[in-house]
Order: sequence, then structure tokens, then C-alpha cells
Amino acid sequence: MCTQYKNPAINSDMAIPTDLRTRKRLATRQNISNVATRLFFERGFDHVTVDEIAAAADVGRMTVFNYFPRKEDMLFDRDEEAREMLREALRQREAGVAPIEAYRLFAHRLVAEESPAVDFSARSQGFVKTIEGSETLKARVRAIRDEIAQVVAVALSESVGREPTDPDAKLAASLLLATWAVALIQGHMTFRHRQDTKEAKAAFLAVVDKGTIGLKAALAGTPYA
Amino acid sequence: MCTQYKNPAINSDMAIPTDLRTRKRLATRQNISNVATRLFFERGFDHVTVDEIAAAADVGRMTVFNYFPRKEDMLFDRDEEAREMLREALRQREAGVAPIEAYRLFAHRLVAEESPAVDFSARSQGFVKTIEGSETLKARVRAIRDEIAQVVAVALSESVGREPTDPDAKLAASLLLATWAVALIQGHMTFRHRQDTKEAKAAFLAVVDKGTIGLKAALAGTPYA
DNA sequence: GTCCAATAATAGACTGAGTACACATTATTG
DNA sequence: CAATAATGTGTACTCAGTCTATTATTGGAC
Repeated sequence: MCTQYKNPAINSDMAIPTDLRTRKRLATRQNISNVATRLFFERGFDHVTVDEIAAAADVGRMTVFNYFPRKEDMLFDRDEEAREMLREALRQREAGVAPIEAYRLFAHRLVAEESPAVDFSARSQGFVKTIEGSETLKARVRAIRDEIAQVVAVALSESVGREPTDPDAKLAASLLLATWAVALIQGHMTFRHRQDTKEAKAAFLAVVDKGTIGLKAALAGTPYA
Repeated sequence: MCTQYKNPAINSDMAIPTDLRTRKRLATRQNISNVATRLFFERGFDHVTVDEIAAAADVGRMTVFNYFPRKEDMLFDRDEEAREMLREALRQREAGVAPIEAYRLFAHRLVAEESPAVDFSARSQGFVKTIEGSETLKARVRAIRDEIAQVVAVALSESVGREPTDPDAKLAASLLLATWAVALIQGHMTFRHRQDTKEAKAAFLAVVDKGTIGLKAALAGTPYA
């Protein structure tokens, strides 16, 4: 449905904390998330109660809410990373590359580097199906998308030295996120029908490129294009 | 925040039904909706319980849910109209006008005809503030926007004789709704800062026109542009 | 080791939306 | 006026999410 928000492995990249207390806390958190994800995949998000998750993870109900304010957060625990990625994409662009083009190149780079954010495979299908099967999860995806659009709007305006409320930045960010959302859906749809990751990636990039043409035209005459 | 979904007057345009049973039903429905809207405006959506609404409208709690499956529906009871308007905009376009341009002209027509859908005034501010004050309502706005994007995608593909799953139609619809959403927000923001309906409308149309340029560029070479 | 302060886990009770079902009420139809 | 079908409503339930208080557990100081 949208970006890959789920943590696939246990703190793969972050340094292992020396603190025993912190280590335990992270382990508990990861355990709850893993157990919950498995149950959601098996029976659908809406047919798993928080009580069941708590029991299956062998913790108290309150502990679950202690780590994850919303039930949905147990599935989407990587949205902050997505935000940071998009901020970084702008900062690390080469000199002379306009922000909108930078995001297009970023999409191509993610695909080339086989980033889990644009993974169209059998593995991601379970994820997509789980989300599609729940109104609550789809609502959360929409909310995250909007939050990211805000972040991108601010990052865009910042990158060209305009006010964070710049209407052009808001329009650019909204069109960008709309494009990416359609592109991701198209990628997953293509994989589902053709069972071919290569084709799915091509479909994803085709939509991104098409949307980018539109973005550049809409923002022509501004520093964003 | 987004389109005007609230019914301002009691069934202003539809024929008064002869049936007493039907008349009563509609009156009850409208009464609940009015009472609820007043309470939401006064105290904020999240600080009004369904029980309070039922009591204030002098009906049972179950009656409320009988008419409005969701609490939010008491505020947004015109979204079906919005869908139909957007379908009609395509059907009634003049010969030779491409779908994307038709939607741009439609926006201008709505403004010229002072449609409540693009009302930027003191009256609409209460609405916008109520929505902004509640995560639940914002989530519902996003959901309706997505539903409308689906409707528009189907209407678009239909209007040019393509499959309803046409990726170009989906991209066009998503970019269109993103543009309109930003345009509406910009219109309301402008009114809030300048207290000038004329300026707000100009701001709204400026964003629509800018977005349309992008849409045409993105969909160039397809029958939609 | 022992004690203390901070942190984590949990129990229990509560709120409020939304659902299922049964029952009462009321308008319409013949 | 009786049969019928739509409508209104009470009761009881599920479940997410919150609040408060209490009970471990751990890291550090001595």
C-alpha cells in the first residue's frame, strides 16, 4: 500500500547499547512487535486484540501500550526512519541539482540499492495484504503520508531558504507524496500480477518519473524545480 | 481543511417527500445532525460524547448510530454530493475539452457560482477549526479524499474509454485531489490571515491552476491532458 | 554485599465508540 | 381495524485507549 514501515531484523544497524536496562527494554519492545506482526499477518489486524498480543508476548496489557501508544504502531515502527531518509535525500544531493529532481534520483537510488522501502516481493505481499484488510491500518498509512508531506514541505522550503509555510513547498510536497503513493501501489500491484520484482520496480519508477515531469512543470519558475 | 461536507439548510433542493414516515425520518436525521454540529463547534468534536448528542437531540443513543454509523458522519453528510459533482463535471464538459482542463474550469465555475464547496468566509472558519481540532475528523477527511480519488480515477478512465484500473487515471486522480486539497487549505489560510473572501478565492484558484499545469505535463501524451 | 533512587512492568478500574439483538412503537396498506 | 413492515430504543457486550496506584527490578553509592 505504501512505504515499508516494518523493522525486518532486530536493531540491524544501531549500536548495541551497553546498558542492560536499555538492552532489556529494546528486547521487550522488539518481542512485542514481532509477536504482534506475526498475529496480524496470520489473522488480520482487526481480528487480533491487544490482550491476545500481551498474552502471546508474555507481558501485561499495559506494557504493550507503554511501548506502542497505538495498536497500529506495532506494525509501523519505521516511519521515523522514512522521514529522516527524505530529509537526508535533500541534504545530500549534488550541487546544482534541484530538489524535485533530487527526489527523483533518490527513488532510482533506492531501487538500485534494493532498499526495503521499495521492496516488491513475496515478502512484502503479506504486508500489503494485511494493510489492505484493515480500515484502521489504511487510515494510519494515510496519516503517516500526510505527516511525511509536512516534513517534506518544511525540508523543501528550508533547502531553498524560503519560509516553512511557503505554498509552493506545500504543493510540491503534496504532489510528491501523491506520486510516490501511486508509484508504490503500482509497484505492488505489478508484482502481484506478474510475480516479477524487476517489472514491479520498473512500474514504480515509471510512475515516479511521470509524476516528476508534472512536479517540475507545476513548480517551474520556483527554486524547487 | 477540505471540501464543505456539511449540509447548511434542511433539504434545500430535494423534493419534500409525501410519505409522513419518510418526512419524520429525514427530520429526525437533520435534527440530530444539527444538534451534533452545534455541540462540535462549541466544544470540539472529541469533547462531545454520542450520549450527550442523543440527550440534546432528545433521541436514544441507538437512534443516533442508526442514522450515522460513525460519529464523524454527523458532520460530514455531504460527501456523496461531492462525489457526484466531480462525476458530473466530467460528463458535462464541452466537446474538445480534455478531462484535466475540465476539472480546472470546474474549479473556476464553483468559485464564480459561489458554491458552498469553495466557501472561504467567517462561516467556514468554524468548520475548519473544528476539523483541525480533532485527529478523528482529520483522519475522516483524509479517508474521504482517498475515496473521492478512487471515484475520480474511475470517472477519468471511463471518460476516455480506458480500463478503470488504468495507472494514468490513478496518477491523474491522486495529483488532482492533492492539488485541490492544498488549494482548499490555502484558501482557508488566506481568509484567516486577510479576512478577505476575494483574496482567498484567488489563492485557491492560483493553486488549482498551478497544479493543473503539472497535471497536464505529467499526463501529456495520454487522453486525459 | 546493602541500601536507595530511578525506571520498568503490571493490575484494576474507567471512558467512550461501535455492535448485536431483542422488543416496543408507529405508519401504511388492504 | 387488523396485519405488516419500518422505525426507535434499551440492554448488554467488545475493544482500544487512559489513569492511577502499586510492585518489581536495576544501576549506582557506600
